[in-house]
Amino acid sequence: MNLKTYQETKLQHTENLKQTIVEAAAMLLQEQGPDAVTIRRVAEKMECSTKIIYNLFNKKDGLIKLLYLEGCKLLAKSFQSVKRQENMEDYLRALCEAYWEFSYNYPNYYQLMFGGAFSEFKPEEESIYATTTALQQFTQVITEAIEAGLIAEKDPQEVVCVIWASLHGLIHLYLGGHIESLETAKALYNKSVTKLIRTYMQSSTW
Amino acid sequence: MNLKTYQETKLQHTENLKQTIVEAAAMLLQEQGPDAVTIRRVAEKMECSTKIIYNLFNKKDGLIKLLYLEGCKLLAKSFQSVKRQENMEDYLRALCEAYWEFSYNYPNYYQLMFGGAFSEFKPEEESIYATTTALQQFTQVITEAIEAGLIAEKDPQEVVCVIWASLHGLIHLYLGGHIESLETAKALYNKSVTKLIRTYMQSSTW
DNA sequence: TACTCATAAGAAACAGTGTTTCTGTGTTTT
DNA sequence: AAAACACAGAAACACTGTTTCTTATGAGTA
Repeated sequence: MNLKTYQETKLQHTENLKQTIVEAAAMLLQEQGPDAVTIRRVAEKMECSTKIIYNLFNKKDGLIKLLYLEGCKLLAKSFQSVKRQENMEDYLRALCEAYWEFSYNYPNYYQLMFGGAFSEFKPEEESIYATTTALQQFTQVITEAIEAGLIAEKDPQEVVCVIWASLHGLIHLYLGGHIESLETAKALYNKSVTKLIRTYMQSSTW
Repeated sequence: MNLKTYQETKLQHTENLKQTIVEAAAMLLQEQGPDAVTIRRVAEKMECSTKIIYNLFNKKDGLIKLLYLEGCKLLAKSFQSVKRQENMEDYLRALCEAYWEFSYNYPNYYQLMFGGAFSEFKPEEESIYATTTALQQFTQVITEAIEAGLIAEKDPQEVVCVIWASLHGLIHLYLGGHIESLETAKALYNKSVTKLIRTYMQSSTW
């Protein structure tokens, strides 16, 4: 068993502290929305001064970034709870459904990640990478479908992006109050999913 | 010629004043982005106290709403500059192009209207109506295409909404920094437009 | 004409934000 | 033990949206 040096213990300690602070911020985000995520309220929850947070995260967007990464994990989990299916069409549809579910279960995370709730935060390399990783299964099934000749496209990333944007567009218009009701939004979402699958997959069923 | 009463003159005067303030706010929005649109800076530009703005607009979102309506006019203008074409497919594609152009020429208006730049503002009935009006030509061509049997759908509004959301999704992901470059975004946008048209219009060309 | 009186605007204040500075304390190092 | 350093808390700064208080201007009335 390798003993930890002081510096290591300290580093681990600050990592623990960082994690705890992120959790406090995450609670505020989930329970009260993006506007409630202020440095002072997080500090209050942690019963410490704001200085600590600035020492650990530099600026507020440093904290927001960790929340973003946390959101990516949750999104990945949503996708992972989708059972892999033999029929690629059904699988893709299930993944689209999972994406909707994520936005429904974590609307505040969604606003933070893709809704632009924090104008001071722009995803940089690591966040982009985390997003891509979260969308892994999407990319996977599209790639397989292309390889199987089910989708007549060359670049999987391109297909993923177009589909993702379509889904995001509806969710975001809904969250922004541009679509009257949840029911309408969901109906349009389903319709859109069907259309997307029909467009990309020249499957036997159509 | 009907003389105006005192109250009427006064009303007109305050309407003028409101308009001027909105113009000042619009300048700040266009030149420095949503974050620069603060009551104090608008007041500074108008060389008056903040009180006047609160007297005229009640809350900040009252001012934002007028900027939203202003944005709808600009969007409508973008669409109106598209020449009506005989070929509905080409016309629809041109309208999609005009929507992109709007987001390109007025990114700050776009963020205000559809990007959720002001979390305090949610579009209410009048703003929704203005949006629908701005998208008029979209609805028009879709309706005509349905009537002409070119699109096998029943509800034009539904089709418009799905297309709009797809376009919005890409623009918004780009503005939010989730798509690496303008070129990539535009390429995906064009691709998406083609796909949408192919999906909805069972035209002879495909 | 002179005197209320109401309206509206300016200055200042309040409560909140992100962020920094200052200061004291405690710890590490020599 | 003494000197150096790191770090956290309080308070301050520069902003934000919004309200209050006070004052002046101008309309209506005696």
